[in-house]
Amino acid sequence: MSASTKLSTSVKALCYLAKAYPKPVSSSEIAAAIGINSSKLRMILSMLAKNGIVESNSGTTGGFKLKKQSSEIDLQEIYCAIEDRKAFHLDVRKDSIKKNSLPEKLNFYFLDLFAEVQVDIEDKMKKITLQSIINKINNN
Amino acid sequence: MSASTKLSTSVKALCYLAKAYPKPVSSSEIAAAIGINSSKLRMILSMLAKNGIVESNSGTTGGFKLKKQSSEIDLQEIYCAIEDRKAFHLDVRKDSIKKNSLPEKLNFYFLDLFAEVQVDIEDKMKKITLQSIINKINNN
DNA sequence: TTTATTTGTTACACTTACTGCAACAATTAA
DNA sequence: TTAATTGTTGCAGTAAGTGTAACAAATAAA
Repeated sequence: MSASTKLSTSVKALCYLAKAYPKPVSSSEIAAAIGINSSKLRMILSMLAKNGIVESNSGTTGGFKLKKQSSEIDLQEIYCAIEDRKAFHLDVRKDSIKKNSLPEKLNFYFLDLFAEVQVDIEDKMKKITLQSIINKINNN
Repeated sequence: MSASTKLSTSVKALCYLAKAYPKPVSSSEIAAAIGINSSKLRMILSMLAKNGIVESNSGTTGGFKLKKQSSEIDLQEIYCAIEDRKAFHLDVRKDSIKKNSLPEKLNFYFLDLFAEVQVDIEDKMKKITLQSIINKINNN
């Protein structure tokens, strides 16, 4: 599952939880609603739980619910919760090049450039809250 | 080979060609210099040739050379030449969702958002010329 | 205590994609 | 005719992704 797919899946689940709040919802109910396997969804939700975005409880009356207000949850923190690698990670070839060679210098150049792009994207995502997405969707 | 690796490989090769200009250079010479298999490099260079960035010639005195001034070549056109998919393509899950459902609306939302991000990145890359990279590298 | 439900995690078979390299026809100049 | 080079295809080996099942641990209800 690609990072971008995981991100959109997460937002789908979180929107569902926002609507159901404060009632807890099971992974299988959400999974059926958004069209994904419940095991896979639980993997994502457990990461969101570890990062304090949702709350999870086992047992008969258990399930998931939002732990923060939807206006306090932004895309960047969702992304960081579900992905170890830096946002929209880009890589360069590291091996088979000599020290201080032009190829090596270019590797550093691109690492810097990609890091910059990454920061731009993260800044953009920080400005987008779950609530703003819900509002936008409802007005269409 | 990831898109970002292809991009940095391309720039390494183009820098090498800029330095050698106007002498044509064989793929195996470039490949040895930047640490990549010559077959693979030829695949990349042939795409750059199809897009008018380099010139290629078969035969004994053949090889590759730049077809445009390095100040006239920008990262975005290099990227487009080597990659069919849109720059830094991001995808969303399309199947198993109902028409006009919230998940479907969110898919459209993310397609738009990712397209926006893509435009931002492309704009940034358009401003970076091969010559500006060479200048930067030489001053380090 | 027992039962039912749910999370969190692991495992696994299956498929797909990637990788590095070799090979070779086509082209071209010597 | 020969040698060098591009452009492209193929291929074996490896890695990564996918979808699903399974099950222990936790928890509440019966």
